Amino acid sequence: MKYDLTKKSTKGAQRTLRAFSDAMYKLLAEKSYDDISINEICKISNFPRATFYNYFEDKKDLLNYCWLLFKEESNIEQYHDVADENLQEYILGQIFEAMDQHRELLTQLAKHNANNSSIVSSIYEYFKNEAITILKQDLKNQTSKVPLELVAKHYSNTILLVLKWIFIENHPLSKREAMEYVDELLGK
Amino acid sequence: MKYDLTKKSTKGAQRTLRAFSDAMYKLLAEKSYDDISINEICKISNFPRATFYNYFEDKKDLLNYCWLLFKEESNIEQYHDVADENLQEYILGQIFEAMDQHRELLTQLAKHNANNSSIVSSIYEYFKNEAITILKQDLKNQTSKVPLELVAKHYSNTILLVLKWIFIENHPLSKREAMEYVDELLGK
DNA sequence: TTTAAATTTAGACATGTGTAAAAATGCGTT
DNA sequence: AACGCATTTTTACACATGTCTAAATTTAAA
Repeated sequence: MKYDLTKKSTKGAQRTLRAFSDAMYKLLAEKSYDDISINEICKISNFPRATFYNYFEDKKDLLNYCWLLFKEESNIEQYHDVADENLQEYILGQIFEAMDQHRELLTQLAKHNANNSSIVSSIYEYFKNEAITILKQDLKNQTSKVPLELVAKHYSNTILLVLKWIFIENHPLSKREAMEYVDELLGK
Repeated sequence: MKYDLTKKSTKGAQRTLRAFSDAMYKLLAEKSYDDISINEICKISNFPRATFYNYFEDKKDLLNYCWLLFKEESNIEQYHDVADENLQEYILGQIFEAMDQHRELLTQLAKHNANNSSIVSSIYEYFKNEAITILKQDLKNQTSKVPLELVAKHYSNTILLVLKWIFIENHPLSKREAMEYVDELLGK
């Protein structure tokens, strides 16, 4: 991302960022990710291409920014208040709700993009990395033969596997059922 | 893949396929996947770009063909002779050996490409799908609350997670240790 | 309000991608 | 050797990507 999100941004910059991400969301609901061109994003958002490249490295960079917005709507970053033994459930719950709120978009996304296209793995990877970061903190005290980082990755993989099953591969399940699936897969 | 691999191919076609995949291997050892252009592949292999497009859809398609060659060197497809209870170990063992034989390439690949770039997930996905296909057959008799397809995916995820840890993230382990990691992660 | 600094914009350029159709080449068969 | 066929190569085209520059515009501070 070329634009520095940490510094406080001007109204103009916020408007621009919003226009680009809105355009991306709009196009994602219409066609496959590969068929979306930067020219098209610029046409819809009414900004010249040079402006796009002032903010983003490339198309993928904008996509990632879209997932960031997506995540910021959830409470996943408030995990510090949660008791350790519930952390996995908390993470699953938060991502579940974020995805549930964008169910429409995800359905379209799955429809237009083959299952393992870069876009599907893009959202999968984005949230998986969020989960790994949080879980790695949590596992610090535990002891096991397998390195903790690997365990954190494994838990996150499993959580995202079930969520992908539900929202991308379209097998509707309740949050409770999702948790039961995860627990069974993790042998708990 | 535009070229039909099932039909018996002419010497010329074999030569061409070989030239393209050799060029890809050569370039993968030198630079990041994103920096490899089809023009470059064609220059090295001494074929015009249109010929490339006679055989492959795009750069990713050639990459996938490279993993196919890679897999065909292993015995993974002889899994029918293996007792069911050993199938997981067998799959892990075969992919372990295939990767071990190409350790050099994988090391370079990890060096030039950021960890979750499309190329790393490309090889990950390729072998994961192989594993899923085999394991889905195997699990047919088992009974569980979680759908079998999901279980097969989970097992494959776990196997590939550990192999990626070893060969891509470069934590040298023996085949035996890899198996112990997988067993522990799967709660066995 | 004025002004200097920072950002945005327009357009050009080099490079890359993918398709289509015509021309050339190789290869087995007669 | 000549024919017919499939494959390979050439050529041309339309469009996308990413970088760069100078001019226009916006912003923040005096």
